[in-house]
Amino acid sequence: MKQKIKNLIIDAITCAYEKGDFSEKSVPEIEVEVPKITSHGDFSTNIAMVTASVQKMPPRKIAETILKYIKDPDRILAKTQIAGPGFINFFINTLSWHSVLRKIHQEDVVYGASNIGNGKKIQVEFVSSNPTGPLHVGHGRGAAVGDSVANILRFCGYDVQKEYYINDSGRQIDTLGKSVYLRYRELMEENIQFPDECYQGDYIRDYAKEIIALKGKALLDQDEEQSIFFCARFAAERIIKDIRKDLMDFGIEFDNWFSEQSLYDTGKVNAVIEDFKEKNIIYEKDGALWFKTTNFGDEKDRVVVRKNGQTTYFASDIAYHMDKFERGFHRVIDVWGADHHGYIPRVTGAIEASGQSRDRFNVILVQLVNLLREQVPVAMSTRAGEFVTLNEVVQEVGRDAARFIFLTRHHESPLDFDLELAKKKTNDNPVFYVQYVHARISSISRKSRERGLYELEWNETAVLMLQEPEEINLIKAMIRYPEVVEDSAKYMEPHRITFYLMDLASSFHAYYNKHRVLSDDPLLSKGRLYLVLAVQKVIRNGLSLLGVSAPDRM
RNA sequence: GCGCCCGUAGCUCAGUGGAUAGAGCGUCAGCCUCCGGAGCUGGAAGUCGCUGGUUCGAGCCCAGCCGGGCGUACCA
Repeated sequence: MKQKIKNLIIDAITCAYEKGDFSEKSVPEIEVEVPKITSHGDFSTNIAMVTASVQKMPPRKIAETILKYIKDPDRILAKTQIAGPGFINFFINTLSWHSVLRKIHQEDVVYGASNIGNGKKIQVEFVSSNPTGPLHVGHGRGAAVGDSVANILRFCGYDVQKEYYINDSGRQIDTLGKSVYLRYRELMEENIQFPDECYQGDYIRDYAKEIIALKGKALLDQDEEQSIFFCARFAAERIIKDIRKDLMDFGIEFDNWFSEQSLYDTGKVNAVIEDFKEKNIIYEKDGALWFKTTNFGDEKDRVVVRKNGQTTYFASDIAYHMDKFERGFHRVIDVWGADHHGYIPRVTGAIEASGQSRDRFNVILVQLVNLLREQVPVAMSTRAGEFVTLNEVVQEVGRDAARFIFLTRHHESPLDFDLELAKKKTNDNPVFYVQYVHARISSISRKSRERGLYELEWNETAVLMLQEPEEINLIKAMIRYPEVVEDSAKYMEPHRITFYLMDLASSFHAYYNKHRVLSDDPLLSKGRLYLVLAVQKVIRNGLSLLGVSAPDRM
């Protein structure tokens, strides 16, 4: 619809130029928007004001000229007007609105989809939590955001891969092994001083117990280093298995699990370092190897190989991101916790250094989650090993509520997550508010079958009965949906869909409360049923992009 | 110190250059003979942190300041 308006304007300007009424032919990007105030029309454009300086004419005069030349072959316009400093307002024929209902029913599960991605390969990497402990609520938010962004991009025509990067190498894995090993010895009734730098959580003891069940005392009889290595591998594998299960319970499945260790095994980390040395962007200082990230906008250079010969996490990260591009991804998106934001310039630098354009790489930063219960913060301290896991939250409030609430804020804005609120079944809880629309329409649908009114065929006379303001309002809301999806893909902001759904739900509840769908008038009933079933489809489509179910009964 | 993010109604937040700044919660006043009341309608509530600038037009862009969070490792 918006595009149709744009075309009318472009044609009018071209025509005015040809007739000599405009001195300038070029047309800037035309912006057509839906005014906030209904009396300003269904659509409006600021084109007259924007081109005033170019055309050397007053805005209102330009607006008049455009209107003079506007043609409307499909008769979609009911009225036009010039308002304020030079806005052109368009009022659309109600008839033109109704055709979208047919479109929604025809397109069904793909209504709102587009092909702006044009089949380009794009990767979304998210969660990528270290395999040193279970996922906590913060990871849950990153998971919800990453998964939803990936879904949205896929819906917009990208060829999307969801990837999890496993940091199964380096110091933290050693620490994990040491932690489990020490708990193991402790359980063997040795007096152990458990160090602060080791992982404190109870789950470490659980793994130690499992090892005892499996191996008995065997680990005490062998070389300590060997035992720690065994504990590390055992625990890491168990943790990854648990993480995978927690994510499954959260409704998230990855296309690929990528091992950091594999980058060392295939020699890719060393290869990158050698390559950068040749390019003269890695140098030696104080016994360490430094990558000149300052060449690429970072505030200081970064170490890739430490004095003791060990590579840093950054070194494998360079190799990892190069590998992503080698795998043919046109764009690469990382979802990180906001506390890692200082890391962006160096990774961007690495990407540029390896010959890729920096705008093919995007980072979505996800802010922290404050877990509350009845408005009171739930105490959490990772250091003491006290944290609420994602799984506990999902068990308590359910997958749908958790996922939806994670997406009720802009991802860069901190989020208060109230466990009690998430369980409430009132309109305080946005999840139920939206899902309730779907269930309610399912109920109407069932009722309509009982009464023999159910029909999904396009029936123009029935649909044209829809003239109530609340009905037009619903139709207009649904017309907006494809654009909302496109914008949330463009800006990688799933919360736009969440807000849209809450808005659509509100319009529906208002309509439902005021007008009966199924009445004594069969034709009107059919028209209204056709309308609400369209609403149901849009709600269901939107929820599925968020990874939330659309129940028929609640 | 420097860098990034945030500052919008009592609270939690939408709003990435348009006209009279919105929603939920809370508050006040109402709505069930009826398709699911897990719902709806209406009112009150604002110096968009402050000060300048850019332009036809700024909550949005730019500069400076104030307040909060995070980062600033040869940790991840």
